[in-house]
Amino acid sequence: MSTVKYIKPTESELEILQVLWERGTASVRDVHEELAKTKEVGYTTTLKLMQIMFEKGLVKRDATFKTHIYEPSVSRDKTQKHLLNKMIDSLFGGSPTQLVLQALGNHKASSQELEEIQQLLNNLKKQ
Amino acid sequence: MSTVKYIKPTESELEILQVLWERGTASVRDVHEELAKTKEVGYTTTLKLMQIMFEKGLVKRDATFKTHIYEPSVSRDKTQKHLLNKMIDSLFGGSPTQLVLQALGNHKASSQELEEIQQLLNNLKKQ
DNA sequence: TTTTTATTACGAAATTTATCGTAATTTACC
DNA sequence: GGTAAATTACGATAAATTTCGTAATAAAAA
Repeated sequence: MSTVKYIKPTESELEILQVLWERGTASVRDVHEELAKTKEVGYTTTLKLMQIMFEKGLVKRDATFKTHIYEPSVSRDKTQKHLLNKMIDSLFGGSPTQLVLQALGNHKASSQELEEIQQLLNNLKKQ
Repeated sequence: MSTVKYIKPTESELEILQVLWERGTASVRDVHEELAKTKEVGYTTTLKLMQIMFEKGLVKRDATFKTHIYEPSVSRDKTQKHLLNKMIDSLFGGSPTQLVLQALGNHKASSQELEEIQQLLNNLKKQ
């Protein structure tokens, strides 16, 4: 029974993880400059957050050189699953269908995207 | 330009809102007993949270009688939309389709639920 | 080698959230 | 009216999160 405890990233941590998922690896400065594009924040704030994430085990880092290189140690996919399930429970009365309907209803999806969803739906129906 | 600020409920607040959305109106005791079914928590904790939610404008209350009667002042639907959009941004690279695929992939939906989704999909395709 | 620059380490403060104990208040019952 | 029971009000505390200033360190430049 490998009960690995799931660590829920905070919102700021998610912002950082997004950058890391996108780039694979990045220095604190890389991440910080990315974040600074959309929000006002100091460099040491980003640094501190990434250090804390390292302590929590949300990221790994290579400290061989002075400029440490970080990478995510949690997968985007698993994080999506966890937070999605949580949201389904806390906001959609446990019904993934309700969430899907809401998500589809809100947004204009391209016909190609609709086709993707149709494909998946067909597969699910077969079973 | 009516820029009404959206107040993001915390997780505990969402639990309370769920009860209120379900019942329409409820006293603190009603809510508390519902919460106590699934978690260990003191009455005054629930009370305090609901008072804070009142100050924030997340709930309304009728204080005519000693036992105040609360009701949600934010709709379930709008709250779902907001948090869903937030999640799509922060975790699915802005793609609602990705979220839908992930949500559908994780869960077993009944054939009836699948049909509901199919219906919506058909409507979307027409446009 | 000395100086400048960039980076990490550390600590502390401010904010938000969650929790509950105690006091004050109101209602209901005797 | 007086007492008991339930409820709200209030304040305080603890934990988690976010923020950043300053110091220490390493690398690069002069």
